[in-house]
Amino acid sequence: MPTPTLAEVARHAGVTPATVSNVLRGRGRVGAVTRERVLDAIAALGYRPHLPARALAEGRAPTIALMVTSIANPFYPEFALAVENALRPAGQFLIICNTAGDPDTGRAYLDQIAGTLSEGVLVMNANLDFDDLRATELRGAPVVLCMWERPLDPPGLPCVAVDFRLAGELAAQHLIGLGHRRIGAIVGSKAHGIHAARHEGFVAAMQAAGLDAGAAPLIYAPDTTQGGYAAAREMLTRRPDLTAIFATNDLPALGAMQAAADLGLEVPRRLSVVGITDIQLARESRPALTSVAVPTVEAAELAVALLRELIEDGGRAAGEAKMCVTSAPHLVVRASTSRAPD
Amino acid sequence: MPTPTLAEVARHAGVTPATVSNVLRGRGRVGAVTRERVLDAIAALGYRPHLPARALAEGRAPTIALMVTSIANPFYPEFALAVENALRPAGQFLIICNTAGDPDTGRAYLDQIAGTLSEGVLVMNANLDFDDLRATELRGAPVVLCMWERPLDPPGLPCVAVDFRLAGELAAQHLIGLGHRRIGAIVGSKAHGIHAARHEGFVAAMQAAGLDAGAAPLIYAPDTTQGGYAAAREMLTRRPDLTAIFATNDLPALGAMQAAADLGLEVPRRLSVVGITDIQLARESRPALTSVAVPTVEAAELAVALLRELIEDGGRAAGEAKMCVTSAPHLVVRASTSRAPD
DNA sequence: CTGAAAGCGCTAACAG
DNA sequence: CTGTTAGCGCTTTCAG
Repeated sequence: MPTPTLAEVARHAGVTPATVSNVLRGRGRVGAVTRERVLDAIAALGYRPHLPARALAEGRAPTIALMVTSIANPFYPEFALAVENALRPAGQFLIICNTAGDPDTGRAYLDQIAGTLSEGVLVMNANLDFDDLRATELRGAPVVLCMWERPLDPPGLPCVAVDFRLAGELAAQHLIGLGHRRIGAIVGSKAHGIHAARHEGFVAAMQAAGLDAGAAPLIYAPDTTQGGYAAAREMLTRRPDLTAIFATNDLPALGAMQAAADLGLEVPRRLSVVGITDIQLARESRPALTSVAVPTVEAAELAVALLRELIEDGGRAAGEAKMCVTSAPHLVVRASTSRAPD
Repeated sequence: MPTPTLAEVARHAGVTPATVSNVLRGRGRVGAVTRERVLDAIAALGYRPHLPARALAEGRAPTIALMVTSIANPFYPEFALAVENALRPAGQFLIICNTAGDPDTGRAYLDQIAGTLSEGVLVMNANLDFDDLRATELRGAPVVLCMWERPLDPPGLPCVAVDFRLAGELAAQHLIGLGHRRIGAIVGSKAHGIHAARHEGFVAAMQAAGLDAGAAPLIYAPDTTQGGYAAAREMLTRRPDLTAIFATNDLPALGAMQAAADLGLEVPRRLSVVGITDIQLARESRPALTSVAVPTVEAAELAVALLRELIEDGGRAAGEAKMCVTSAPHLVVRASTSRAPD
């Protein structure tokens, strides 16, 4: 018999639905013996609350939506796992929305579930229209950007910021400290794109070291292994004198290592490579990738906490666009970097 | 103003809620001009249906649950993406449930959402208790196992089967065809575990070629890169005469390649390595991994289709445990395998 | 401490 | 063709 209703449990226990509800949620005092009888009935019938009904009655929603370009991008699953772990204690569930980088798909998701099925929306770099996000907020479904890249430059939406400029700086300083002078940069997405802050940090560190960052080769490439591969291949062919490559993300950095291998340039003896994020793959590649680690789990937890806060707040703080900043990124040295050859 | 209700739209259009509902879902004939007015009101107010309310009234649920051990395992995201793509046209959403391989966590999920929030459950290898799954079915929430390993040996639950035995055979035949005779096997999970069929196929091919599969070194290892690394390291140290390694999954195969690199054994010149599944990483590793590709997207689509069928059927076919079989796995030769050294 | 009653937003007969 | 009516399963005042 497919799942009994609250009313059936009540009948079985000889009480009214209201009492069962009270027992279930610990509200309104209930006598000890009545409670026992109710609990027995619940156990005997195998009662389980009907989440949509509860959602309707409470005016809340039992899920949170996570918007990503594609869950198949190796960084997102780690983040999604952390989000789900943070959600579970509160009895909420995670809906994955793959936008494929298409703003229309993103908007369709927001229209369908934000505020109805999902109580709030977590946004990873999913190429969404900020106006759509603001509209979503106004309709009463809080939105949090999960990895804003520039703590000093708030986006006008609630967000968790990671100091990616610092990440770029750390990566560059590491290479410079190893004696590298001729360093190429592979920057994910186009100029002024999502990785601009990382590149700024790189440039700043170069300049601080008295190096001419303007003269350093720079290629904007898709934020994928293949993108990094192609970029590095081109760059290293044109500039065989480079001793190091800085990539704004781990996937392109891994691609760059492959390109080096295919060109017969040994990493790290002949060429050092450094990335940003420190995804699982960075640990597992050979040579293992040196990378600036970003606090993924912390960001996920902050994002969920912030979202929850906005939800509790019930929209009073709408428009305030509170920002949390994670702890700082830090360098993880592995085997893909070493002292510059003479 | 946070999302209007159907009733407000109706008032705005000067009709009753029922009419708006009819317009929305194309049921019950509605006059052209009334329809116009209703559509105008919907657009003007920015109406969006409230999914939980609809679910409650229809007695259906707007989501499907996907149970996995951890979405951070590199194979699952590819599958999850395919599932979500298959779900979207029907207006359903995907809830990710990470069980961490813990049957209790899995049961908790099933208890909470199967049949309430989720209309059905898709199960990847998540270490769930089959009794829990059958109980879930009986409560009216169809369950489909997404990657059953043995088409000839039905699990007693609806499933999509992939001929993994054949996959193991193809992998072995490939190595044998290249002249390899001393081949080590790394099998994910323990004896009689989830990868048993793959190993059987391997053994069968060995025997068919007149090789003594019993003498071939065999290590059961965790189904991870690290597991494959450790296993291969041990195996190659003990048996430096091996010329090839067969792994029942790509992650351990990649780990084996790393172990070979660390031991100074060049792949594929000195050691060939083959895996199963053909995940994205297989393409991206260096050398790129030869692997027996499994039809992931097809499996996802079949699983969704089967689940939908069971849902439409409304439980009449409960207990029938229908099985779909995907098209056959096929070998993808890349750079990690070559002729056996003399 | 427990029950009665109203309503969350939507759908689905059934009348008119 | 459109309106009326009655729920879906649960929560939540408000009385008793």
